[in-house]
Amino acid sequence: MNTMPDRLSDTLQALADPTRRAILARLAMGRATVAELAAPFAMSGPAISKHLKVLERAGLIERGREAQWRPCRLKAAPLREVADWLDTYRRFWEASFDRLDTYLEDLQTATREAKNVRTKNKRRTGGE
Amino acid sequence: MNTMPDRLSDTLQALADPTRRAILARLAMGRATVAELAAPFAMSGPAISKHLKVLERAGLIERGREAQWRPCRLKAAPLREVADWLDTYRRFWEASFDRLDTYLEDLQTATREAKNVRTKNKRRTGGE
DNA sequence: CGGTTATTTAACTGTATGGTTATTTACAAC
DNA sequence: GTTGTAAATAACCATACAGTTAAATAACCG
Repeated sequence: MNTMPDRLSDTLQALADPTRRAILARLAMGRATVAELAAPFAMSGPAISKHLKVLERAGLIERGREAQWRPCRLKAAPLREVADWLDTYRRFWEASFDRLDTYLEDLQTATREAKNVRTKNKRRTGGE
Repeated sequence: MNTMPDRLSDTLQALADPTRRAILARLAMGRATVAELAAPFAMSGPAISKHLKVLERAGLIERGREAQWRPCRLKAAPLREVADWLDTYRRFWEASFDRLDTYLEDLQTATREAKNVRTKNKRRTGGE
């Protein structure tokens, strides 16, 4: 993973941890202190600090500074980037009946191809 | 991360690698052999095999078996799960003007709160 | 200033990850 | 059976990651 051009990987990596997703869910309800964010988890303060650092580095949160407090706030832009990327695959889960037709068609093709193979017709079957 | 109930983490983790995302992009155009999937990358066969294993474990692909071939095919259900989860945050990036208003409001509130702190009113400022 | 609260940083640990080379397994052709 | 191709598995390595405790830093208060 290289640094600048791969925000998507950083975001997805940050989201891949359940603790960090839970932190985002809490921040979706409004900003919160580190202690508040830590409360639901049986883990140490530094562990929470590390999670927040990952989220901050990915641009998913920003950490404020008010006296000794470090209130955190959700930033949604990286989530949008993930959603936009996912949208390039939307046709695959929305055209589910189309996929079934294609599957059956491939099944018939595979049956015919199996016959051809038996007649010594060497062919690479991996391609579309 | 525990096993059964955390498919979302497995999926996001699998997607967090650029090589694996490129593999999915290729499979979006149709199923492909392992060699075809490996072609764009300067990496060894076993490395590709490992990536495919991660994708398979996350349910993002299925690996067929035809003679010595192992044609891979995209499975979109986990992507849909991620998209559905992301949708719970959609209001944050679609109501961007609302967020700006809230930000300005918070700024005024913070200004008033700073005054209160100067008058020795100890208060936790992290909450909403 | 000493004591307290809030949080971060440092150092450490065990496990996972993304890669490698070597080897094995699965299949086809002769 | 031998030889060849396709792919997976085994063993290894360096780095990353998610956690810990100890210590340090930042701020407040009497």
